[in-house]
Amino acid sequence: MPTKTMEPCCTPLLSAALDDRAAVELAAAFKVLADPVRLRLLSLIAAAPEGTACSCDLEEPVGKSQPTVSHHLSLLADAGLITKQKVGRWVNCTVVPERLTMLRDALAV
Amino acid sequence: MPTKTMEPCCTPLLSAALDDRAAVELAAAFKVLADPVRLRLLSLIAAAPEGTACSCDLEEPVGKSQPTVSHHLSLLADAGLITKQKVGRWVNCTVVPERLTMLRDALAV
DNA sequence: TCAATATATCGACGTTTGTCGATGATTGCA
DNA sequence: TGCAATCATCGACAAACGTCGATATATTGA
Repeated sequence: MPTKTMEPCCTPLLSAALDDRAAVELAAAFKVLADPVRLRLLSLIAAAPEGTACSCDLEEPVGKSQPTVSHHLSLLADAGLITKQKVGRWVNCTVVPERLTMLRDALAV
Repeated sequence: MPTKTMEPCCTPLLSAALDDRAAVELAAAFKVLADPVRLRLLSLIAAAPEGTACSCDLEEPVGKSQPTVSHHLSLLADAGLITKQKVGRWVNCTVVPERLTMLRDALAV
């Protein structure tokens, strides 16, 4: 059950100087968003009733195999964009809006 | 001098449904931001006097070769994140804040 | 206890990406 | 006119990425 620390990264951004370390961290965050399947997964989870969906219900809408969906969900969870909670045989995925807001603020003009 | 159309892509986003075509376009936009060198280039250009910098002044700060910097600047320009204007021997790069705002809005919660 | 379901992991494959050296094209200056 | 400077393009290479089939792990229910 991989869960990475919510990095401090996105303090200010472009309007200020951006050192090398911060650039690498921020780029890693955007890299997770830089895939159509992951964006659709985020969208599907956010649109699901109560903002929660289980993996098995996501494979068919995105049209990818089960290992592929599992892989993408792990990346989203590692990036702090969703949380995965195992209940019985299922894994419930929920979006973390705070994380999206952090990345949003990083693009401030 | 490559200049691509400013795609309509980022209308709403995650809060609404995200069809396949929109997901591919939005992912392509984030892919441009998913590289530390490009983020530092954006930051350096934005922080330059009058928000404009020429290529030759960017190579040393980011520590990359001239072809590499040229390549990244082309990607940023194709994505509509900067504009490139040739004056004499130099190419002046300027950020397009409207484009950043569009991507920012795409991350709305 | 055994079978079925849901998910994670492994190994492999083709594609994409970032990088550089070499070279070409264009411009300004002596 | 010739040379130096700036930038773009080309070709090549290694690394990273998305994808899948096969398999392992865990949990529920009969």
